[in-house]
Amino acid sequence: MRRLPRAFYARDALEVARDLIGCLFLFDGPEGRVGVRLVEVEAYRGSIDPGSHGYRGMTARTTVMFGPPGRLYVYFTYGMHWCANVVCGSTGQAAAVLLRAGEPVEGIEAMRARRPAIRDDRLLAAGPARLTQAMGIDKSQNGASLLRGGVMWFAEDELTKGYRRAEIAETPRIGLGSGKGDELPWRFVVPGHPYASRRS
DNA sequence: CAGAAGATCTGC
DNA sequence: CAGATCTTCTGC
Repeated sequence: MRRLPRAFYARDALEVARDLIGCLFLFDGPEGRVGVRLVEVEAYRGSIDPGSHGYRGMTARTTVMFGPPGRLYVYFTYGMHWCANVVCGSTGQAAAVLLRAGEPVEGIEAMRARRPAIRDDRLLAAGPARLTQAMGIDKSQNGASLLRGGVMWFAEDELTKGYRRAEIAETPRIGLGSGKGDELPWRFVVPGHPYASRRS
């Protein structure tokens, strides 16, 4: 298992998003290590993307997105949910990849404990806010470094290649209003994967 | 300063 | 299918 280096993130969000499919997202948190294998992500491309939080320039909320690649951007939405992104591209671009779904592979018991109402493991991290809930991610992880020395990181292992060689579907992004780039095929998902947020 | 929308999830 | 729930941004 190899931690992804800074250069991995310092590329266009579309490339980073595609290559994150099949990678592990790990967090050495207060209750031990938790981790998922990513099966669904979306690219957000800053000033050229009306769906991006960074489209109209930097605000207090989006400071991290405009910073250097290789950090986590966490935001709050709908009055109760946290969503996590990987900052990519170059400093000042506000490019990011939203983590939409993964298959739990480390610390599954801890994830079940955080989501006691969920009976089916397939739903533990099948959605951007479900994923953060399962992994215990909130505001306090905003800006966390994913690079060497940090407690959160992405990694590739012997299975990752297989996901990259297999078909990866490209579909419109979920939950965007019209005129926000809702027709752009910037969502990447393993087709029909049982741990994705919905059928593809 | 008020109003509206929001990269969603759950339970009925 | 509607309700929860509150931050963030925009427009006046």
